[in-house]
Amino acid sequence: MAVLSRRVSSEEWQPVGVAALEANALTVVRSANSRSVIAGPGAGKTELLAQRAAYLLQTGVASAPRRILAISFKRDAATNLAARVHQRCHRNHAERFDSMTFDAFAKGLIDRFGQALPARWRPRPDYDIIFPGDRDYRDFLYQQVGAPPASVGTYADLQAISVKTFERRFLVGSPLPVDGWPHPTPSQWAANRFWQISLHEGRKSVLSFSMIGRLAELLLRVNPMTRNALRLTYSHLFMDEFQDTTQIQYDLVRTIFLGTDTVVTAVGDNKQQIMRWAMAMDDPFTALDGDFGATRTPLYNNYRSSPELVRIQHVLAQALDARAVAPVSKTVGTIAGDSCAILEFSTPEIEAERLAAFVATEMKTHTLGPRDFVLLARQKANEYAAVLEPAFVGAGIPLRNEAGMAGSIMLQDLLVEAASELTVAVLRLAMTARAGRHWTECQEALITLRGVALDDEIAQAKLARELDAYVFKLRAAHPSPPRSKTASRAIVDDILGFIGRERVIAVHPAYGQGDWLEKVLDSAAEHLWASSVGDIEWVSALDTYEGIHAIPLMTIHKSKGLEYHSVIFVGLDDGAWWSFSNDQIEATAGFFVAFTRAKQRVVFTYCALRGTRTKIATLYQLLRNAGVKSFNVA
DNA sequence: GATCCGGCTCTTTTT
DNA sequence: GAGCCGGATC
Repeated sequence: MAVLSRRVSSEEWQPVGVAALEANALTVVRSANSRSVIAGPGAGKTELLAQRAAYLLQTGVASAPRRILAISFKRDAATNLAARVHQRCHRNHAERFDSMTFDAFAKGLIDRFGQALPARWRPRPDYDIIFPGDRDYRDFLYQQVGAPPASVGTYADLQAISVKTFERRFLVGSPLPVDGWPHPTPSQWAANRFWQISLHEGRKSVLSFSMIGRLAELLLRVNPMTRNALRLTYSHLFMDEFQDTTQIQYDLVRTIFLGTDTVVTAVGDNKQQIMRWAMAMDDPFTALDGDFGATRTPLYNNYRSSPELVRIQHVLAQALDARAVAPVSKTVGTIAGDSCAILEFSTPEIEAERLAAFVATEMKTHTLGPRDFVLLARQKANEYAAVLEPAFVGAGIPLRNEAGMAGSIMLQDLLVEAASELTVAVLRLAMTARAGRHWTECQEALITLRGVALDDEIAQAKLARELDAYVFKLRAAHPSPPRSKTASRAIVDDILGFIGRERVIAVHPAYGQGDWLEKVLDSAAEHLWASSVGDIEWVSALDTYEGIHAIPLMTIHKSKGLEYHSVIFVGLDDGAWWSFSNDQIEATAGFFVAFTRAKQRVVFTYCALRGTRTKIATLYQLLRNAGVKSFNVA
């Protein structure tokens, strides 16, 4: 891949590392104006942002010292986008690309400038982060809040506040008033009490990320100097998964960048909006178009799914948006029979057995691995796992419940934790015969962690010798995987000790917060031990740890942004979709997300023992309209 | 201690 | 809308 360090002219510039982009995508990549890009699944939204970054950096449209700020919702999306830009751009260009999550961005502002907040809103420099649930707000409203002054209202007024809406409507519902609420309603009085207790009354301040977002917005509203510095720093702003933007995030962006020359590019898909119940805005795209004068630019290609699946997807899409335009599939179908089917089973046990046999056969006929398939559930993945796992294991396919717990952390989250990745990398290097790839990975990680300069060859050679000596010692000390939790924990601690605990904390600030590092290490040890059961070799234990030979099982929400050759959705019934009638649009969007993870095939299963299917009749009707057939299997 | 009931939880990201 | 938990009641 051509990685240019020199500047190219705008006319000369070509997309990097892809065959072609559709016309609208190229328009957005080269656009001098703000754009809101609405594009369906598989349209290459992240790729579009990566190409636009390459264009802006390589042509000097975003010229030093100005930078590009890319804000994502999830950590993996932020990491993924940064990796793609680094792949396509010379180091000198890529270093002017800042990719981070909304929360990391807001927290960074509070950590650097938070002491400039007015006293009423100023957290202690050293604060704790909390993840409050309904229970915390309930405890606050029913016990902690105290009695309001007579001028505000009565205790009964406070009791009337709904726990469900207290946070979203009153605590963080609107931008914070610099001088507090002059004539508070009972709800505002309670919100103010919560803020003051959180900021000032404990030994440390305790803040949630939604509170940090609101404080960051206030900070920039009252500090023009800081705000201007950000405006000057960033010539371009990218926002990924924009359909999930919350009002808090949008207000922060608006306070910083509204009315400036910063060019905004937002990408997302209204039809995949499945986070509305978690405070996502109703229609952030229309707000962006109005406030920032962004030009709405749709994409029409689908690079993920077969023509047949794209045809069915469009039937679902029209139920979510009557004006949806049919996308064009750019891939080839490889399935001989039906690309989509509904399979009906008499019992969950038979269902599990048949599905396992089906996957085993498909792996052979299409030469696929277990990771080309996914088992999706609407909710309670654990309950489905309990029935499915024995059947799949019986068919020789390990099943991995991504939502299962390793200690106190969900498996899926543990595996992307830096401390877990480092541990595995070192163990792979120590315990694998041909470990070239792992050696490079460890060496590069150590260079970053120890802060060794990239051109300091002497220091690098010394580090390499240290690494070799360490893994030699580690291999000798642990010829086989751990047989107890204690042994497992000792290995994890030993590796962290070699890497340097304080260096890991310095590079990954999250580990300095509370007991998060301890939790990650405990979970890693727990999972390593669980992966070592039976008389197995290190390589198998590490493969199990990473789940590389297992079929994943997860909820729809977890599957967002991922793709698989075949999707098997288990349990298309009223029980799993109990919330269907509360919010049909959101539920149908969830159904759409599940369906659109597939490249070639989608299988839905139904079992009468789990529930009826009258409430979600419209979902079945949509599939029937698209020509999807049901089969009574057993 | 058994039973009944009301209320909560389901789907979740983030250092 | 089912299943679970805690508190109240017998």
